[in-house]
Amino acid sequence: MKQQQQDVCEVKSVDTTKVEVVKKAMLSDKDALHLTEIFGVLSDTTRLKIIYALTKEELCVCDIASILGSSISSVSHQLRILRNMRLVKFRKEAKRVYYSLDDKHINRLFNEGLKHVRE
Amino acid sequence: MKQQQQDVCEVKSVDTTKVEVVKKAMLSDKDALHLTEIFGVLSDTTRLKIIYALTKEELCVCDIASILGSSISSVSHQLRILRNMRLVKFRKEAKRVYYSLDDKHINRLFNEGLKHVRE
DNA sequence: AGTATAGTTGAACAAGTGTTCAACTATCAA
DNA sequence: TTGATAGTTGAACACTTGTTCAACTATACT
Repeated sequence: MKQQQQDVCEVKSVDTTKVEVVKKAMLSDKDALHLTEIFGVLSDTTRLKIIYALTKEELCVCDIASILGSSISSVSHQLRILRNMRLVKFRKEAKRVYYSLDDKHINRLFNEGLKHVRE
Repeated sequence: MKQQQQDVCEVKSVDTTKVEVVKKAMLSDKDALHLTEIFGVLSDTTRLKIIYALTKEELCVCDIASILGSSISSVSHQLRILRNMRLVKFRKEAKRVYYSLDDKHINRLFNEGLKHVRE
């Protein structure tokens, strides 16, 4: 006497055909997760500014830190995240490590974001 | 005897001219914050799926919850965030509240993200 | 009035995140 | 070898964030 006319999920839907159509078109969990990851990278000011800086120039860690006014350690931690996501690449030169962008799409994503901000 | 040749910031920069050029071109804190906000909205699977669903159809809260397999409360909380950021609009019809997208750019941002995911 | 449905909201909680600090590796110079 | 510079990394910490739960408003129906 608990389930009368609920369908599949606990939540009762109003327009079941509409729901089914959208449900079928819905993103896969894998794609959704992948998308949130890429947007998540851009949702922190330190990382955003690092990426922005690297669209202008190849830079070493301490130059990036100097530009952002952040600590070397903080920048390095964030660069590791960007490295793991294969958004940046690096090369070692003597004691220095130079980073540059390694992603075709990130620039366009960034610019679409800017368009949004600047209406 | 502590400061020898450091410039402005505590972190010593290597190529000062490069640093200055990039620094001048750097995003304002306001723009950077605005950007992280918009990307931040897209960095959660619940919100991402809500937005994606609303690109297909105008939907009421319980239909969205049904599509996502989330609770009404959770969806409502996230819709408030989207409302506050003026990304969605809503209309009341009897007991129901129908939501739809209210942003020109969000779709393009989303699609740029998808391109990235799908290489 | 009383009941049911649709949705909102605040508090509480667990989980995730960014920075700092200190310890560490690696390269170079004296 | 000793010391300095450039950068990485793990642990600890404070802070943020998403979900759940319960209480609440509002509309509709009987």
